Amino acid sequence: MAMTTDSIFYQDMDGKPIESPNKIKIMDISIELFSRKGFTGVSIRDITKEVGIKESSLYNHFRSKEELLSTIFFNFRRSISRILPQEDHLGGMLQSVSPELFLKQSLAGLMKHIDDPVMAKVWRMMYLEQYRDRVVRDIYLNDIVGNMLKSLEKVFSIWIAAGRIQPADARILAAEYQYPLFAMIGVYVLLRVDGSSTWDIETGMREHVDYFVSKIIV
Amino acid sequence: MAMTTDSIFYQDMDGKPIESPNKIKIMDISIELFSRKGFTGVSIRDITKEVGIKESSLYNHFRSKEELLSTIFFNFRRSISRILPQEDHLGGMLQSVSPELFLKQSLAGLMKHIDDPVMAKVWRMMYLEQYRDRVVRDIYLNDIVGNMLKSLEKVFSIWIAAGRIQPADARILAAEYQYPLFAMIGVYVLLRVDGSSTWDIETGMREHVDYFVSKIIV
DNA sequence: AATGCTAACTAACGCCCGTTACCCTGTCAA
DNA sequence: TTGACAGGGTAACGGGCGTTAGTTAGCATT
Repeated sequence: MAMTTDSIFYQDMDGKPIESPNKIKIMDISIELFSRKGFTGVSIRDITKEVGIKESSLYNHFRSKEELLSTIFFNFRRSISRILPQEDHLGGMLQSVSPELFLKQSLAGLMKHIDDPVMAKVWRMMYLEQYRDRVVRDIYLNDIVGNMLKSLEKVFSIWIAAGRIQPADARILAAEYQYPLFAMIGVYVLLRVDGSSTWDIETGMREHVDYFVSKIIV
Repeated sequence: MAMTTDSIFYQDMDGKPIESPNKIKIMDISIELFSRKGFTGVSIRDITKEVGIKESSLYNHFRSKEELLSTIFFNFRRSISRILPQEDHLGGMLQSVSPELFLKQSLAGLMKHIDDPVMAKVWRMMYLEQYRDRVVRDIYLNDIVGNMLKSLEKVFSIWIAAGRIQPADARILAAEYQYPLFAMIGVYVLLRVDGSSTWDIETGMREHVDYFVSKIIV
């Protein structure tokens, strides 16, 4: 099996950067395997065989299989929080670019996150473990769906107040804009499991932004 | 654990109706357990203990754990195919009701399927096993996403030709209408895992239909 | 030179896994 | 009355599971 060496800046759950090469390798390979077979479908032996160490050695790095999973999602959470527009910068950014450009740049930022070879797999894990694991469910519902909708609602209400788009309920606009993208991201991530072409769904995302913008501009 | 006795008309994969009470019980309980812990997270012993038979007796009904899973999705597929509007009835139905009413009725039909206590769990299983199982992936991408988009595209193009809605690309309209619903259904199904309130997301679905209709009527 | 720490190792624990071979009992058609 | 058969049961197979105890080699600090 191919090995991922494109490793991200992983951190331990206490905030310390993870530097030990084998510990990084454990993370990379766990993400790869969990994303394809699910947490319960992968054994410690599967992981350590791939890493090239004995199973007992894994326990020098992680207290349990659960802690390994938590560490992966801890890093995902950190990483996701960076792609949301920060409230305090919002005012300036919104004045300098058009709504259309802003939305297209946001989409590009999101796609960049999903296209990262490691993060793509963690997105897959998130969709996969949601139903089994309450923490993962919360990450999706709060950190992703909830936060994105809230921050977009803010954006739309600013535009409405400034008369840059048609008056409407900002909360509904945020939902209309974002929910299709969530569904399309799901399909996109799914297609990539088999390495199928994602051209159609990527086009769909761009068409959605265009359609949406055409309906809200003054 | 609560037992589901509200069982559907199950069929074997060769089309024969499943009538043996314990075989129905195995299906119901498997669906319950698989939907909460995933296929690999549930053992034959978990299932048979709940049914009240020995594990060897399960093999009087199913050749393997895999066949049990396949039978569940075989029945899901059958059930899903019934909620899509049939092409041949389409013409008559579209003339007699307004676009708004038609869309609201379609949504109600879909929600009824998801609200069925058994089918709700299989929807959850589908989202859960998608990444592990190619067949499930195909059910979602083709039977659900693909078919619904195709049939909606047909509907919109008929309306456009009849001048009942504003001219537009029917394919894009279908996507704009349906994708948000897919995402919202995902959230809806997820919320039901914990028994959380689904009021917000159900409202969101209705608001989406209203918003969408308001943007397409002539 | 001695110390402590990191991270590898061997070996094993007790338990759970899917599945099978075989047996027993009740029902119902011939 | 007999015989097939559906659907229960017992017992066990070989193997995989997560995890732990104890050991050891290499390295940096004192």
